[in-house]
Amino acid sequence: MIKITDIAAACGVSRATVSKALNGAPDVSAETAKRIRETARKMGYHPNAAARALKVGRSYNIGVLFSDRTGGGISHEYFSQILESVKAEAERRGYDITFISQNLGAMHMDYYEHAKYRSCDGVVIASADFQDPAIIRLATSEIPTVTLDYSFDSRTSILSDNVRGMEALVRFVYEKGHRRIAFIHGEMTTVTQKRLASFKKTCALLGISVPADYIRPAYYHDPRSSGLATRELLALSERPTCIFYPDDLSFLGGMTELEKHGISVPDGMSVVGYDGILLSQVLRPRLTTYRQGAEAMGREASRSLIEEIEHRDTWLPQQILVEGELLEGSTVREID
Amino acid sequence: MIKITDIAAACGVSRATVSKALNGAPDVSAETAKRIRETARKMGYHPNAAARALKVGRSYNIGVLFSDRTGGGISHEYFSQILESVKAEAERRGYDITFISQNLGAMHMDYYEHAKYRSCDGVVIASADFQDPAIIRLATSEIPTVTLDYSFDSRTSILSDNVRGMEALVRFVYEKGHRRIAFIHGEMTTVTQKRLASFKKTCALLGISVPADYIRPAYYHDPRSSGLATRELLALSERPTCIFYPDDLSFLGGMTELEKHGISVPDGMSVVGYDGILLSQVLRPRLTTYRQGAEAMGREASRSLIEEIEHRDTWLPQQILVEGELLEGSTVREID
DNA sequence: TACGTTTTCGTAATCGTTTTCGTTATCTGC
DNA sequence: GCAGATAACGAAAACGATTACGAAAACGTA
Repeated sequence: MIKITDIAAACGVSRATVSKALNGAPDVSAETAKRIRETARKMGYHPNAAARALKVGRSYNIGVLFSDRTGGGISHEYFSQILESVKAEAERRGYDITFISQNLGAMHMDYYEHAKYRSCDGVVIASADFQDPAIIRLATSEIPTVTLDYSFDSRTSILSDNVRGMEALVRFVYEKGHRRIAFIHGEMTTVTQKRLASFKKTCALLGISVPADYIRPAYYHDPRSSGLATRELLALSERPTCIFYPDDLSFLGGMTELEKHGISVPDGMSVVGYDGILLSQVLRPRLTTYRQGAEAMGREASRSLIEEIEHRDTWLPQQILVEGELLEGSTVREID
Repeated sequence: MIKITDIAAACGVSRATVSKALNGAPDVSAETAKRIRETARKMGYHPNAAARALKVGRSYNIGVLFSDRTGGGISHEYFSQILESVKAEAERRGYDITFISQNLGAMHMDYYEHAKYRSCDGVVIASADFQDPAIIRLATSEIPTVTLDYSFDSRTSILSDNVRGMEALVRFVYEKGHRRIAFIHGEMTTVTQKRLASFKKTCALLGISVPADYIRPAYYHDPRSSGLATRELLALSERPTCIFYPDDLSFLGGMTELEKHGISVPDGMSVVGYDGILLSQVLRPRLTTYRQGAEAMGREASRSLIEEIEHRDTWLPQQILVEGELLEGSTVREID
C-alpha cells in the first residue's frame, strides 16, 4: 500500500503539503495541488483509514445497530432491505458500515463503547429495544445517531408512516363493506401504539364501533401467537368479518387456524397484513397489506446521518416520514 | 474513553508494561500483570481499534463481500441468513464485520484495496462473480479469505453439498414413481455444474434417461426466465411429469405459467425447488425442496477464517462441505 | 530600498498502541 | 563475594496521517 510519504517523495514536497493538497487546504498553490492530486491518483494512493481515524477521530465508517436480543434481526426481509439500502447509500457517499453490537467476544462493551472503539462517525439504530439503557446511552451521546421507527428527543428519526398506512387499510376494508373489524397487534411499542391509535381513530371517523374484545394482543413475526388470537376471535359470539394481523408473517399463523376451522380466505374471513414482504405477494390468495418503504427508509437514514456528520454545526434534528403503499391483494371480500 | 496512559498512571507503571500485561507478554511479573488487568477492567478500558490497527495491522475486523453487481445481495433470504450467522460467530470471537465493496464514494478502489484500506484481518467472500479480476486479485492476495459456494486454489471454502442435495431430490421423486424429469438450471456457475452433474449422474444410476430438451437454461431468482423455460417444456411432445427449478423463487414463475395452462400442482405437474427459504414452506401446496444449511455455512466461514487469521503459520486450506436437508412438501405426486 | 503583507511550504508534535532494546535489580553457582 | 544469567521494567521509536506554527519567498507600497 502506498502512503503519503511515497507521493511526497515522488512530488518533491513534504508530507504536510501532500496532506494539505489532498484535503483541499487553502495554503497550497493551485499548481502543486493539482500535481500532487494527479500523482496520488496515478500511484493509486488511498489514505490509511486507521491512521486517519487515530489522528482526527473521523473514520468514514458508520455503525449499524440491529438489536442482538430480538431474534428478528437482519434476516427479516424488512430489515435486510433497510440494511441493503443503508449500505448502498453510505457507500455512494464514501462511508463504510460496521455492525455495532454488545459484548464483542470476551470484552464487555456496551453499544456506545463499541461505537467509540471503532470510532464510528455515526450510528443508524435500525432495530432495538428503545428502553434498553445501553441504547439510550448511545442515543443521548455525542455520537450522531438516527433511529428507525422510533424518535428520541433532539435526534433525527426515520419513521414509517404507520398512521397513514393503517388508515389506508381501514378505509380499504370499509369500502369493501366491512363493519366488524378485529385487530391483532404486536408488542406495545410506539409503532404499535400509532397503528392502534390510527386504527381506532379511522374506525371512529367512519362510524365503525370496535368492541373491546376485537382488539387482541400477540407478538410480531410470531405465527403461533397470532394463531391463538385468531382462535379467540373465532370463539366470539359475534365474529368479525375481517381481521387485521400485526404483520404478513403473523397472518400465516392465522391462516392455519382458520383452515382448522374450515374457514377459507377471503370467503369465510377477510384478512389484511402489514409490511408487504415478498411472501405476502406470492401467497394465494395474494395478501392485502401495506408495504413499508424500507428502501427509502434506509436511504434516508444514511443520507440524513451523513449530512449531520458533515455539517454538525448547522444540523437540526428532524423526523422524516416515509410513506408506503397499499398492496391490494385478494384477501378482502366484498360485502354487500 | 480511557487509554493505556491512564491505567499506566493508575498503576504506577509505564505504558509499555501495561500493553505487555494486557497482551500477555512474558516479561512482566504475574502480580503486576494481574493488578494491571484488574484496574483496566475496573476503569473500563478498551484498546483503541484504530491505534492498534495502525501499529500492528491487526484490526479484529473481518470484511464480508457481497457482490454489488448482482442484485440478489443481502436481502435474499439465503444470503441474509449467511450474513447473520457470519456476524454472530465473528462477534462471539471478538471480531467486527465490515462490508467490502468497490468504488467507495469518489475513490476508485477495488476489493483488495478496500480490504487493505480498512486493514481487514480477513474477508468472507459470500457472493460474487468469481471470474471478476478484482475478486481474483483479492482471493489470491496475502489476505486470508474464505469463499462460499466456490473454491479457489489453496484457499478455504465452504460448500453447500449440492451433489448430495440434488441426489436426494432425484431419489425422492424417483421413489414417487417419476421417470420423466426435467431440469431448469441457473447461470452456469460451478454450483450449477455440480447440481446438473449430480442430477444427470443420479438419473443414470437409477436408469432414467433424460432427453436433451428436458434440460433448460434460465436464471437464478428470476421467475420470468423460469416461466419461459416452463412454457417450452410444456410445448414438448412428451411432457415431463416433474420439473426441477433452479431455486424456490424461480418456481413461482413456473407456477404462474402452469396456472395459465390450467395445470395444477401437483396433480398436473410435480415440481421441486432448491434453497428451502421460508416462502417455500408457506406456499400451498408446500414446496418440496432442499434446504441449504445457510446458518452452518456462515458459522463455518467465520470460524475457519478466524482460525486461519490466528494461526497463519500452521494453517492449511480446507474445503468444508455443509449438508442441508430435504424438505418434503406436497408438490410431488405419487405415480403408479 | 525598506518594510509590511501575503502566499506557499516545511518542521515537528500528535493521535494510542506495540515492540525493540537497554537498564536495573535479583538470583545462581562456585 | 563475584561473574554471569535471568527477570522485570522503562525509554523511545515506530505505524500513517493531520495541523499548529514558523520560515522563506514573493509581492506591494511608500
